[in-house]
Amino acid sequence: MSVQMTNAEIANQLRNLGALLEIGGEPGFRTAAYRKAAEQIEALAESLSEIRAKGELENIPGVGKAISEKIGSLLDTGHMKALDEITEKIPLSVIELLSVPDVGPKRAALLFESGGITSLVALREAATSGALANIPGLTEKAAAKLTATLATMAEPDTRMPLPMARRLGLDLIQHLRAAYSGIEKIELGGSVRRFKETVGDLDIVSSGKDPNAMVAAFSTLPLVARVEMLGENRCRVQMQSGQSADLRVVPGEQWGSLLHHFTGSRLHNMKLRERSLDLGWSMSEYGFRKGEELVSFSTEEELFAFLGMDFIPPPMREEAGEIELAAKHQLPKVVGIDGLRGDLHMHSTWSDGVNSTEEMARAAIARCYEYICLTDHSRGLGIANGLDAERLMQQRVEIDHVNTLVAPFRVLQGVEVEVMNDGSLDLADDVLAKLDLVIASVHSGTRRGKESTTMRAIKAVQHPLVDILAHPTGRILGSRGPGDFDIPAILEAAAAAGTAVEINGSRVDLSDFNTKAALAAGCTIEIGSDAHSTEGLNEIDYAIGTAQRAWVTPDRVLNALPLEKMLASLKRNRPS
DNA sequence: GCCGTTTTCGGCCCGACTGTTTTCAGTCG
Repeated sequence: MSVQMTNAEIANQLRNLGALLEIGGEPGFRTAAYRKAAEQIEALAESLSEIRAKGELENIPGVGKAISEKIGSLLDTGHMKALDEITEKIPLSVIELLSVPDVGPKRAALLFESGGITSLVALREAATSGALANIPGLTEKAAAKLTATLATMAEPDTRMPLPMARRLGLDLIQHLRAAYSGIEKIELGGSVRRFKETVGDLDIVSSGKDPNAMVAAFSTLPLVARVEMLGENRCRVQMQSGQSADLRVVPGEQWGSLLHHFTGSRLHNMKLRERSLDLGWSMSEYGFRKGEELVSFSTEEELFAFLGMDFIPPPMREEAGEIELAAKHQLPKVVGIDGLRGDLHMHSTWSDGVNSTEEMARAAIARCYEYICLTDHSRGLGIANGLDAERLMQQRVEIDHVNTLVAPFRVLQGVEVEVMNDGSLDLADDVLAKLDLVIASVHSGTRRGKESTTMRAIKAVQHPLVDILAHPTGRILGSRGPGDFDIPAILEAAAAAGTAVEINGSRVDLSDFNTKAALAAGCTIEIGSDAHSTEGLNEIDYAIGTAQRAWVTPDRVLNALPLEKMLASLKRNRPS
């Protein structure tokens, strides 16, 4: 028996089947069903083989009898008959043509059937040799445009990591503000606003009195390399950096409708529009239409209220059951930034941070926190000017002093202690016992085999003086892949020991997927910025976004508790 | 191919841009 296919691989096969059928001329509704099912499968937190073992494949939205049988066949044999059959007529590589802008199923079919083009490489060759112009059904102008598109096309399927996309988008907004003064509201929409880990292109939503003027200013920004599309109130450009960005502008009274529309997800929007139709209204980015009547809203809150639903936070808009629950007013109230009482993971000038204890405290007060915990590095992490027992005592004196200045706000003393190669900690127990809270981190040697790396993390979470396991996977989204950790085993050990696991804002370490797994395992969640400066406290946004994607409620979050209750809940303070 | 507190059959989201199609198909977000 071959190695069992992953959810992503199965989703990919279903997507391929849908695409090939569509190129082959199959009606859209049938082929869209495969794509829908694929998108749902990609978002699952459980493997298809486990779901199948429970006989629950058809409970997945978009999966019915036919697709569940195909999934079964893929799990058992690695193949499905329908795909094998269609690829005899249309090679799999023809799907590559769909990655070219302005090439959809119809044009891909034309290129393949009339031009004999079977791949992206073949298409590029045909463009270079001039063979495109000879394809019957493709006009001279269309061939020329296609050739130009191929020359400037970014690599297919290059999605940006979220932090990079968000920085790029905010930068673009800043440039637009400098170039055009008539902006009323402006925000990043799309998958950035939903805090999806990777982002395809940037969506900017805006309101202003003169959409035309704003679009014109946008299309001529120096950051823009090429205008892909230009309309009355919209514009799509390719930036110098290679990524694409869309701008949409509406009058302020339609802001809520547009923001919702451009936040997505696509499937969420489709489902919500179906629900709207049931209520007799056709829903679009401009509002709700019934005959001549158009009802618009300036906020998303009003939009959801009009449909008789709870407000759905953007990260939850993935068509994963949130619409049905919101309609029944049973949507879980997920943790938000206003639900956090404090931030428990940050660094100061005592180790590798750039701001002092008092500066961090004042910045946290400005954010309406009630407490913070300084968790500077222990000495074992050589690069970071880590603390030993002696310097921790000095730091305690300073923290006590700062607390007299900022009361009733409280600065706690913690440490981010290094987990050594044998799983022991970098500081002695009597030192750790004097602190308010201890975070353990496996920083180095995380690629030396799953067994030893996992053993170190498990020993750490089982240590009676470790309260939180920081960044459990070792990943830094966009720059470093995860270490060799057996995450399910670590989560189980953390839950059993009563040690919280962290969603780390700076690293975006724990994915929405792993956060769901942590909840299912019974773990307490800590949401931390891992700030190394006062500005770094903002990185908490990424952790909150991830928590909301995983539907984390405040009752599962350590630092959603007021100070005394938070401290009392730490396992070091619990009667054993 | 999926789906149903109006449907187990007959629907399936909406609007805009592009091109050469004088009324719409294809593509996209």
